[in-house]
Amino acid sequence: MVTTTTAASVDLAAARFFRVLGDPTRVAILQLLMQRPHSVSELVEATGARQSRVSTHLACLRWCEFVTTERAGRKVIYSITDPEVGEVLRRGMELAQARLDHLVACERIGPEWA
Amino acid sequence: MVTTTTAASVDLAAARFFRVLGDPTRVAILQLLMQRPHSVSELVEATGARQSRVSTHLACLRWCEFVTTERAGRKVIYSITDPEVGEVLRRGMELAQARLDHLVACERIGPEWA
DNA sequence: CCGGTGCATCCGGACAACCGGATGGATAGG
DNA sequence: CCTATCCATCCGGTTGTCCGGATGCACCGG
Repeated sequence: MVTTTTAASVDLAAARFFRVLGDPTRVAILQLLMQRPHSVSELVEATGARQSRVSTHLACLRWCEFVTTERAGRKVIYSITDPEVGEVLRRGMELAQARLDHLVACERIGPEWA
Repeated sequence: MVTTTTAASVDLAAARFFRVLGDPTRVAILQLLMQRPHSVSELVEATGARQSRVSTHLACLRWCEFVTTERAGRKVIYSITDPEVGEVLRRGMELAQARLDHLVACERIGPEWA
């Protein structure tokens, strides 16, 4: 069957999908955008991250089409593209909160867990 | 408010949560376990990954309590701990599939996108 | 008791992702 | 125009994560 190649591709795509959500700064950004559209400077202000960092993360989210942009004068306004993605994020955050202690304690994904 | 500290922690926990899901091998493993419990050797067989790799990934999933183990003779049987996690995985895979081309093309999360 | 199977962990080594700081382009205001 | 603001991207360096191969322990069958 033709789906043989696809099976691995789907795993790969899924992994990339979740990896995009696997950064605290991007989580914070997406959370803010779920409330309402924000300009870059607002996101910098709200997250406390450097401007270059925020822009890079936004480029990542833009590329993956998690967010869309719109120019407004000197500012660029970012919005969530698909509410579905936000929904998965929300569900994940709930589950993460339940396991908060474990996950935060899990410093590394490689060796060196207790 | 007291939630100030927590806000960042939640982002961190969520990021770790999703990062665990952000590896193709772990996605494949979890998918198999969502169907039914598997022994390590079965997972090695099914995924095509090396045994040491599979065991390491399982250690990660075990630590984060995504899976639980049960000894059966010389074998160790792994099962999904919480169906909720599997549900998030499933939803994510659907969304990833829709964006498959984009996500697979996105070789890197850092710079160097087209 | 001994050999064999099944699994977990250790050991470098390689690369991807993250970061801060600096540079450069676009836009509006004086 | 000229300047200041806002944003995107580049650069060098650091760390985290993944990997294959090898070692060691637990358990079962003979």
